[in-house]
Amino acid sequence: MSRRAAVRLIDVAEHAGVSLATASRVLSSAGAYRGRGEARERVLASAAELGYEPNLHARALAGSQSSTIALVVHDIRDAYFALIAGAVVAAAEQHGMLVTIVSTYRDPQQEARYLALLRAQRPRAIILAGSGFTNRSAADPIREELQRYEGTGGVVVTLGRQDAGHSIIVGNQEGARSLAHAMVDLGHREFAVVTGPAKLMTVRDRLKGFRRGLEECGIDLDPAAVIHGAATRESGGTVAAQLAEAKHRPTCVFGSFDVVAVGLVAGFQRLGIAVPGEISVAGFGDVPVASDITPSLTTVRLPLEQVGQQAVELALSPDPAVRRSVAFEGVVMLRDSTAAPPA
Amino acid sequence: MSRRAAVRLIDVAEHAGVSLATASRVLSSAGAYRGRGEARERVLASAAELGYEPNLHARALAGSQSSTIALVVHDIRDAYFALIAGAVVAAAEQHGMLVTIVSTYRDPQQEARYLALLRAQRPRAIILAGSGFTNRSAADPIREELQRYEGTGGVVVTLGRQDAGHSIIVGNQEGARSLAHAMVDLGHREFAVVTGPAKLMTVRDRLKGFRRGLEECGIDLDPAAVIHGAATRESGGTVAAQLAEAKHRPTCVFGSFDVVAVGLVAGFQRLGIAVPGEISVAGFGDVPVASDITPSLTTVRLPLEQVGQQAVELALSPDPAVRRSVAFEGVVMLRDSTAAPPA
DNA sequence: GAAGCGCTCGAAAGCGCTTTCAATACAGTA
DNA sequence: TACTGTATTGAAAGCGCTTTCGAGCGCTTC
Repeated sequence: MSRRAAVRLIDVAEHAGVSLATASRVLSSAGAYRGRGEARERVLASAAELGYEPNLHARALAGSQSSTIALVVHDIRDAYFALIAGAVVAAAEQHGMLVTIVSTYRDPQQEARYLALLRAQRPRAIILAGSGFTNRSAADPIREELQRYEGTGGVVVTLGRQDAGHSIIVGNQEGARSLAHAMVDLGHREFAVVTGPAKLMTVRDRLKGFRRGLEECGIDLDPAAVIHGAATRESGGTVAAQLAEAKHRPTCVFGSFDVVAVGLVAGFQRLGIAVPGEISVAGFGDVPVASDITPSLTTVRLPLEQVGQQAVELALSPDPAVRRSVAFEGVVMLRDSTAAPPA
Repeated sequence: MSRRAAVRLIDVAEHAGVSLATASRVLSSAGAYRGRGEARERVLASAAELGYEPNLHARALAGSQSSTIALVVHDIRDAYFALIAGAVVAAAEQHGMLVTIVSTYRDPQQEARYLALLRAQRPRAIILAGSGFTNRSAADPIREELQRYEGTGGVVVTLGRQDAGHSIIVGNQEGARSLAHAMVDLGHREFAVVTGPAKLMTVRDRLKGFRRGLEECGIDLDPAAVIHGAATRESGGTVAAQLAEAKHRPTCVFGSFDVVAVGLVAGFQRLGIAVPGEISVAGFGDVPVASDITPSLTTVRLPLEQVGQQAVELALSPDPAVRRSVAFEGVVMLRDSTAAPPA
C-alpha cells in the first residue's frame, strides 16, 4: 500500500513542458481557450499518461466554485425521496457534479444542524426536498439558515415551499384537488383524510387541495374527519382500526402518503373490510408499492423524475439572483382500491 | 442578496485577539490541545458571535483529510440500496461526515467513470455497495480504480465483493442456503430460480447459496431452471408467464431479488395461478414491499441497517492498511407466499 | 540557581489549484 | 517594413485552512 502521492497539476505541466497556468487552462477548459494546438495536445497527452485527476478541494478553494450539490431529504429510505434522489443524482452527473445527500429524519432541529454542516462544504447549491415545516414565524431556523447561505452566494432550490430561493411546486395541492374530484365522480360523499404531521407543508398542501376539491363539489370536509398521524405504513394500519370502529364510517379514505394508504388497505383487509367493496382508499405519490399491492392503489402520480431534473437545472441556473419558480402537476391514477361506494 | 463573503478563520482569530494558528487549534479541537483556558474561551466566543463556519475544502486541502464518504450504489431508487444509504448517511453523520452518493445504474463503464469522478473529491473512503461485477480478469476496470484509490491513501469498503479494501459479507450465500433448506422443509422438490444478470456478484452468490442448500438436501438444481433476467418487477412478470406455460412447472420459484419475486407473484396471480396454493414464491432482501403485497412474501431479511453502519465503521477505522472483513447473516422470513406444494 | 520539562502560542510554509497581470507571439493592416 | 490588435503563455498572488518549528513561559528537579 505505497501511499504514493496523487498526480498534481504541476506534474502534468512539467511533463508536458508548459507552465502550471497553461496546464490549468487546458484541463479546466476555461471558456474560449483553445491553445495553439501544440501545447494543448501535449498537456492532454501528459494528463492521460500520468493519470492526472484534479483535486476538487483545491479547485473549489481557488476558484470558489464547488462541484457538489447538496440534497436534503426527510428520509432517503422512503421511496418518494429515493425517487427524487435518483433523478437528482442522474441529472447532476450529467453536469459533472456530485451530490451530497443528507437525511434529516423529519427533525427540524436536525435539519437546521445539517444545513449548517452542509454549508461548510460550500456546495454550489442546496436542494431542499420534502423539507417544509410550516413555521412561518420570523424565527424559523431553517429559513434563517437558507437565507444565510444565499447571502454568501449559494443557490437554494426548494420543493414544496416557497420562502427561499428557486422553488418547485410539485403538484401537491392540484393533485389532491383532482383526486377529490375523481372520488366525488365515483359517487363518494363521505370522506376521511389520514395524513402526516400537521407541521409539514406537504401535509398541509395535500389536505388543502383535497378540501378545496371537495368544496368545489359542494362537499364540506369535517375537521374531525382529518386524522394526523405519522407518514408511515403502521400509522395507516392503526387508523384503519379506528375508522373501522367509528359509528359513522366514511366511504372513501384519502391517505395523503402512499405508505399510509398501503397501511390503510392492509388494515381494513385484516379486519375483514373489503377494499374497495366496502370502503375505497386512495393514496398520494404513486410510489412503486402502489401498483404492487392488491388491490392496486388509486393515487396521484407526481412527476418526480422531472422534479429532480428540474431541481438540478435550477440549482445550476446561471443567474441565481432572479428567483424562479416551476410548477408540476400530479395526475390521478385510478386503480383498483377505489370504486363506487356501496349502495 | 449581498454576496458578502463568509467569515474566515482569520476573522475569528483577529476578533479574539489570537493568532490564526491558535484559532485553528481551538476550533479543530486538535487532539490534546486545551489552551490556557483564556484564549480558548475567547476563540469559541468569537466564532459563535461571528457565525464562523469552517471551509471544508480548505480543511481538506491543508490537512489532507476530507470529511466526506462516498457511497456507490447501483440504483439509489431501489429500496435495497435506499435502505443501505439511509444507514450509511445516519452513521456517517454521527461522525460529522457527509455522504456523497453516486448511482451507476448497473453499467460497469459508468461505474468506473464515476469512481474516477469521485476520486477527484478525495473522499475519506469509498463504500462500494452492490457493486460487484464478477469480472475476475486482471483488467477489471473497477478493481483497478479501487486499487489506485487505495494506493493514494484512500479507504475502500466493499459489500459483497472481496477483492479490494475492507469487505462486508452481507449474507447472500448463507441466506440463500437457509432459504433453500426452508423450502425443502416445506416439502418442495421442484425449483426454479429467477435472478438478475449473471455478471453480478450478488446474483452469483445468491444462486450459489441456493444451489448448495438444495444439494445439501440431495436435490440438484437443473441449470435450465435458472433464468437470468433483469432485477426488476417487470422481469418477474415476464418469467411468470413463461413458467406458467412450461410443460414441467416447478412447485417453488425463488426470485433472488424481492422485486423480481413481487413481479412473479403478480404475474402468477394475473394468470389465475394461486400463490402459494399452486406455486410458492420466495424472494430475497426483505425490502418493505415484501410485507405489503398479498400474499406477503417469504424472503431473506438482510440486516441492511447494520451493514450500512458497519460500512461506515470500517470506512473510518484507524488502520486501513490491515484489511478487515465482517460477515452478516440473512434470516429467512417465512410468510404467506410459500406453503407446502400441492398434493 | 541552573538545567530540564511540558505547555501554549505565533510566524510562516505549504496543500493544489485558478486567475489576474504582464509579456510575448502571431496575424492582419497600412 | 513598421504598427496595431488579438491570442497564448508564464510568473506569481492568493483561496482558507492545518501544521511544523521554535520561542516563550511557568514549573519541578538536582
